Amino acid sequence: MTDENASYAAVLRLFRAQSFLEARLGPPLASVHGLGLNELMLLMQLARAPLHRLRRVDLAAMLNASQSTVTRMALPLEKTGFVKRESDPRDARVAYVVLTKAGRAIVDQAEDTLRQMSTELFRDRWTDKEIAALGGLLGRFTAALPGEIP
Amino acid sequence: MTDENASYAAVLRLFRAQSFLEARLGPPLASVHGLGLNELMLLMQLARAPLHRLRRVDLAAMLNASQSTVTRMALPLEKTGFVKRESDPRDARVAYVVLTKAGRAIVDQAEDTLRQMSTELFRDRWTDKEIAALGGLLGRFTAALPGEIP
DNA sequence: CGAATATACTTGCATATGGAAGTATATCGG
DNA sequence: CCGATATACTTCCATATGCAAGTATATTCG
Repeated sequence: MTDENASYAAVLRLFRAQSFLEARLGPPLASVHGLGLNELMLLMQLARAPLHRLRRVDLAAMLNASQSTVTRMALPLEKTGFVKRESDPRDARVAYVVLTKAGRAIVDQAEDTLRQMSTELFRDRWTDKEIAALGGLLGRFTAALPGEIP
Repeated sequence: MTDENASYAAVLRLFRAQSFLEARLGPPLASVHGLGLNELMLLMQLARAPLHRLRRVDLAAMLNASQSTVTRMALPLEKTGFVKRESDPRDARVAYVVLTKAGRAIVDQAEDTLRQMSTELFRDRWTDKEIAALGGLLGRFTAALPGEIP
């Protein structure tokens, strides 16, 4: 197998692994916490942001989503009270998305669930070394991206 | 970092890497070949299937998608002539999706493009060993799934 | 200062997708 | 053989998403 094919194979497998994980983890997470995976990712970005708040445009970059997607994802989260809107006194164009107390609580709970499910996924077929190696290699992709989760 | 957190970190990074790759590779692929990534994945499954054909239900399992999604993805592909519909003489419920000559051609071209873009992604920041390691580890996920791409 | 440009966000439109219900066919158990 | 159940597919409805256009505000440059 040439280098080119190795890169290609890695990309294809990443796509497959992702669609599997989404199908495997998404529905249980939603049924337990009422949160989609993408909604959780949004809330997690807020949870680790300074002041628990981010501009929509920055959130979009962190989530690899469009601005309109962020605008509309924020609506139901506001309804349920997990985030609230805040304006910037120095720039009237900006509408921050701010994590509320309730939002912080649901993130913690949902992250616990996702952590458990992740552990379960690897249990019995992976060594600690392999898991760490996979995380490390994937980190080489994500390290350069905005919104890295430490 | 505990084992649990290592699994979780790997899963989170996989999500992030995937959304990045989709944003990075999808649009160029679509503009060059007029094919979305998911459409290409569907055609690739057909390209490697016996007789270049698959039942919709099997295609859905391979793509981690619902049956209705496959039904509707096939429609524009039929319009453009990349696939055609075929029935099973022994089971009238089945409607095969069959790759056409034109479909085979577009898969080859689009795969070439994706291969090049994948290579470009890793160039200059990854060693051959790292790429192979990443592909190998991801393969531990995907190996057990239906529709593994060899 | 003021016009041109850039930025942040929202909205309209088109596409993509899942789940549930509906239809047709096949298989199973008595 | 026949009713009950299972399977394959499609369609309906609701949600999710991107892009382009629209609105409001900021910044830049002459």
